[in-house]
Amino acid sequence: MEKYDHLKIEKKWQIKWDENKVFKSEVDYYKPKFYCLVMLPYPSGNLHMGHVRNYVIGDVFARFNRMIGNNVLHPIGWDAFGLPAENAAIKNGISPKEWTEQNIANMKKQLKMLGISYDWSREISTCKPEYYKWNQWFFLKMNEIGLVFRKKSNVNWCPLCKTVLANEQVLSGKCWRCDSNTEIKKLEQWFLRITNYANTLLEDMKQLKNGWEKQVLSMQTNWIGKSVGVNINFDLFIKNKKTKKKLKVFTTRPETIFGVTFVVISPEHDFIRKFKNFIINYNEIAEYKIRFNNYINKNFLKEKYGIPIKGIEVINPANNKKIPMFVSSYVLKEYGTGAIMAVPAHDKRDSEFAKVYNIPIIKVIAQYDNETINSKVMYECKDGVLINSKQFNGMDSKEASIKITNWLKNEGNAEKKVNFKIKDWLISRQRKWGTPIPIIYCKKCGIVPVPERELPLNFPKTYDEIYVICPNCNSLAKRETDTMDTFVDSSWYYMRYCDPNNSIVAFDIKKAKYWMPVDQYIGGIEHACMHLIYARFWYKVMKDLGIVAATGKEPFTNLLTQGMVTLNGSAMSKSRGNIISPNKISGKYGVDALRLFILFAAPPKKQLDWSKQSMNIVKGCHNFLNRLWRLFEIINMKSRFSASKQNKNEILLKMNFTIKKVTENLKKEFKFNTAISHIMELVNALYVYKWHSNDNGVSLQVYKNIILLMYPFTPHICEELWERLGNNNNISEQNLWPQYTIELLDYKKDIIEIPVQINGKLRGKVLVNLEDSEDDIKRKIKCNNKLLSYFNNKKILKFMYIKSKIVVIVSN
RNA sequence: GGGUGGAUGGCGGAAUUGGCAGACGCACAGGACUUAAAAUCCUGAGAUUUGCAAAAAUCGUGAGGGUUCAAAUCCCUCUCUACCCACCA
Repeated sequence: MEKYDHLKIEKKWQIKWDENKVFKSEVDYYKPKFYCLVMLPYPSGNLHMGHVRNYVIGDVFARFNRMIGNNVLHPIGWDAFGLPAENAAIKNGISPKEWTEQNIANMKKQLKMLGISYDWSREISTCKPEYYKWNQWFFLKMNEIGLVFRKKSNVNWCPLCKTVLANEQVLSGKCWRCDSNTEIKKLEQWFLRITNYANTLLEDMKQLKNGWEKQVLSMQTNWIGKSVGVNINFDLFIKNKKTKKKLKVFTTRPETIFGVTFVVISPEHDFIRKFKNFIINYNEIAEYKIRFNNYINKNFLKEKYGIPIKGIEVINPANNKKIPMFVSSYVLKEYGTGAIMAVPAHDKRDSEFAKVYNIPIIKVIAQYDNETINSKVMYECKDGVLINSKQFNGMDSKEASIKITNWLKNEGNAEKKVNFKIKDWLISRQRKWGTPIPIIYCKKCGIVPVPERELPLNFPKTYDEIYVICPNCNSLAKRETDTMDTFVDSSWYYMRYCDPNNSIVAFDIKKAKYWMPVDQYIGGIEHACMHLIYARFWYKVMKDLGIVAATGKEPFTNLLTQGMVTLNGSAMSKSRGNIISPNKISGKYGVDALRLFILFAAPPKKQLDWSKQSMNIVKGCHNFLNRLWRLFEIINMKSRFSASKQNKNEILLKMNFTIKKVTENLKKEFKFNTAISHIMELVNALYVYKWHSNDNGVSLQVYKNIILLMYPFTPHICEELWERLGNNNNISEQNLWPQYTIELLDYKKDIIEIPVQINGKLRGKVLVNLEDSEDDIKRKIKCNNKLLSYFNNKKILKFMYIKSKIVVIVSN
């Protein structure tokens, strides 16, 4: 037999799949559907190992599901708008469009070389007018239902990318794309009202409990940040007089009200402007505010430093005591009411502040375990029993929370309030290579949306094209020059895949109903609080617009977040120059070996570090495929020995067990690494069996199943061997997933070796017949001098035989 | 400060969910084949101690305690570590 020529085989099958459009999918109501989606790539130029991991995992799902008879949709496309194209355009003197198209062509070639089973007829590219037209259409629709608004506010600005960013796109104070420190700017920008959906986004996560990882769910829960509390009014005390004017604060711990010894407002709070005339040190506060607005480094924010407001005090509604007011940057304007009641005894931040200004600290909650008040427990806000709280003394803090809220409410000083941390989605970007925002600014009519019939609205090519005619009054007006966040593109692309060439609507409702929701989504965890929140939001909006007919509230039923591929522990990136090229590896050892490596080297969720050893593992994977290849010839050879019936049953048992395990690993556990090792074991066992057997029928049966089981992982070599076995159907086009026979799984050897545990320690083994009783086994053990020596002359307190598993003896 | 994970040989990682820890693979060592190398095939191996050997004993899943005949797995305390969020009241 010829040698395993991976280059030839891989090319042969890739051409065959491509020419015969094997993976093209159509709506078919007679077949169960399976929508397998991978996060669409940004066309940066070259595939890296992270892409390979993502897409190979996706391919395993797709191929496996075809084999078990599902109608699989496995599409791919390009997240083609974005800043790198603009930078490359300046650098290389070509247009962003050209640069992007070149990259797409190159990466498409690379994806085909990986043998991923995409339906290429559904390929989309978000920078094409046919696609981004619908971004604009969605914008107009959202505008109609009040989800679009323009607001001047403090926004995050990336000085390197020269654009604003959404809250989600600032990671620890740095730009998600270029890692530079972001700044705060006050600008008027376009927002989408994602906060309208905050509660729905949170509630609907209950439906994702089984299909999404806990980690992602908890990250989103945190990000949405629901907190239930109370708004409490504090009366203002101005010029030695109690007034009817009030300051509203938000708290989640109303039971600590008796411990409030001061209040703090944000430097940006409207209060300052409103009560300017009563604030004696207004100038000092205004100065502080300017410093706050101009701050560059965030350390200023971390300081527990503020300014006392002179001339105004507030009255604690619980005890009518007069307490001071402060301005400090540690109170955020955007959250709650922009003002807090400070309880220094039970809040670390408040206590730090109180120490600076010598404000009294009153403890109002005593912990249950009657500990003394020391510095450690001092500032914690644990549950306990109330003290120093008048009529509420002795009450449990949970109960007190309700009672105090009601008490304050009856006095007209409180109302229940729920707050969220999530902020509205800022979608304006000061970039050219993006979807133009379809808005016109007219001097007469104000802000006017571009009429739907004029979509797509293309980029202005010259400066003059910024000037347009107002659709309302026909006078000269200006276009919006900002573009949309590219996350808009990826918020609904999974719908477009269902009907990618539709020029009349964004997608056909019926087609989308057939395919949606996505059955398996695969991508990186870095999108947990970006794309995966935006996409869920968009889906809910589409439902509200009445264009989603699929059942269920969520777009992605199951989510697998694959771990990063790193080099020496850090992420591979162009700038670090530490990129391992998949092409080089596949050229030397084959695409199938590369695929096998990436699936076998680590479980999919775990980080996969490329080390010096990794190339050896690729080589090992190649060797294994070689071993599989040679087995083709060996199973037809004659052995000098003949196998016993038992040997035959054992190999069949092993085969059935392997089928069962691999099916489970693929279907619900996502354990590709152990699936592969089970198949390796079966291959090893088949080699051994062949040494002792002439029963080619059994060998062939096992071998065929091995090839079918391997197919989702290494499709090229499996198709080739399948063909060489004389089959005239391709695995790719059939429902050939092997079934196991339950009767064979029940097969047990007549005589098995059972471990014997004496007084908690493993002391030896005993040969046991399947039908042996406890007494039989006891007799056998007593005949074994070694085992007997451990409990001879002692009283047996317990003798236990757990069938086919273990014998337990306890003696005194 | 909050959240979610993780810690098993030289390495990547297994463990039927409480029942022989270290499957499978890499690296390593020995052997067969070969003029030689590669490839291939076979064999070995957690650590320590005893023994010429066959073998045996002890220890062993981050640390310490507990439950149990039996714990990598369950409970308590702690340490380290990764990721995400973070002055969110």
